Amino acid sequence: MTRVLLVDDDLDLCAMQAEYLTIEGYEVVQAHDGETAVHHALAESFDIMLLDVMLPKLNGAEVLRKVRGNSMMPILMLTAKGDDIDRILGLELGADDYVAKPCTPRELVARIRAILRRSQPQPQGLADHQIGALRLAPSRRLAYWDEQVLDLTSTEFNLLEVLARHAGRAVSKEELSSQVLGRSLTRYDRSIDVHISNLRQKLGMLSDGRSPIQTIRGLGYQLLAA
Amino acid sequence: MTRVLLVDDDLDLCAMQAEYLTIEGYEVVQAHDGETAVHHALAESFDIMLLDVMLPKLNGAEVLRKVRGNSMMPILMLTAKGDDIDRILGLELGADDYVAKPCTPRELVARIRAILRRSQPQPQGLADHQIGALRLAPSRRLAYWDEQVLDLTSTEFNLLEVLARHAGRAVSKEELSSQVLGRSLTRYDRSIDVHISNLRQKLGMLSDGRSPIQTIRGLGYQLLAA
DNA sequence: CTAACATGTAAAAACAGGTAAAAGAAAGCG
DNA sequence: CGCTTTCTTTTACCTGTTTTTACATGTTAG
Repeated sequence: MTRVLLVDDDLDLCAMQAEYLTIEGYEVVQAHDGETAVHHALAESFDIMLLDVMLPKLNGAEVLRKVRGNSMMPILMLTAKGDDIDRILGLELGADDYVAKPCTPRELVARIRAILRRSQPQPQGLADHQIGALRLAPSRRLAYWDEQVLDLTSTEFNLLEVLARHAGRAVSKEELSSQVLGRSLTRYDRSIDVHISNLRQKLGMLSDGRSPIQTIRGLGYQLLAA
Repeated sequence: MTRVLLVDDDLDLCAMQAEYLTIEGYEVVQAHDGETAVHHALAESFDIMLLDVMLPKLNGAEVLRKVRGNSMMPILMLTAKGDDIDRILGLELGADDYVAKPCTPRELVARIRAILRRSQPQPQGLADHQIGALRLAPSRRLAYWDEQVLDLTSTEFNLLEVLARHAGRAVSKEELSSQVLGRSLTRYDRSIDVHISNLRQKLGMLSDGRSPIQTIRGLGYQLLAA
């Protein structure tokens, strides 16, 4: 589970974002002032820190400097506006990225992912797949369409994952059945077809109006590559 | 020669699969318990490891962890059934794929090939073709004529794709049938002819009034090169 | 020239796939 | 436990695709 240290003195906003991040599958610890933040950052292990620039006791830049001195943890700065000065200062001191507040939780999550992807190359089976508007995070078993979390059943997720691993090429129903359902395909088994049908309804359409899952008649299905 | 480390405590099954893999041209080394597996994996160099989850001495997950710590070798897990828990655990620890047992040797080979293909450069099957006014994008399963998307059935697309791969040369009906329909041509089988007929109607004509698909009498068909 | 064969294509028949809905299985809950 | 809810599989019907059939036309060998 990815651990996030969220540092912001705006309690309401902080709680809201923490909640969103939790839903997204992150484990969130909050700190509302600079000293607490530094203390947490050095005492425990986090995968990333989200750091507001304006803070009581120690400001963002100071927190950044202290933490950077002892840890390689990625740090994402939150600045009040598109403030260039803060930004340059932050990057100068070793922040990994910065986001202008206010930002949507979705945007925040996207940025977090980008940083984590950069900083820790993942083993293949776990790596996120991005196929057009579709993103799969097998490690958290979450699927997104246009950054919106999809509400998929377990089987649907597995099915999509197998298709994603072979994106751009056809996968036979035989293989889908054995991979996804753990049994080989029998004569009148329509299960895969039905799951595909349900998946298609949950996924959106491509800009050209086709479904991202194409039928390869007599063979199986194919997820269209980006 | 591709070297495979096959790890399974079922001696009979293991021997059988080893034999099949050998016939397929792989060099197989067997291990029947976790410790031996780890020892082999770290001492020698293999292209891929097939790893059963249930093992004496060290279980699959432990082997996986130890090996992953020191090697980037692809690992294919064999799980008892389509068990999500094993699966997630496996992928979490860095397995590249998993197969539900029991599986046919053929399936196993297919999976091995898929993994090895993934870790190697892109196959050419995904590349776009451009032949005169005709453009094919296999990864998106779209065909264009003069930048207009063609409305082709799945079989028509496949047929066109095979012709495109051999553009400028004749392709026998025999080969078309086996590539496109997945069966060998029988005495009175006119399927390919009919599909060609339909394709010709959907494609336009060349500037000289000929169809881009030419008949090579007594042999098959040919897509005219640009 | 004619018989045997190969191809083009319209139309009929057979089949695979889409999907709503019923039935069955598994998981959550008092 | 039994009840409810959710997920998966089966069933059934419908649609569109593929294959077969049938016949017209063209080609080749003798």
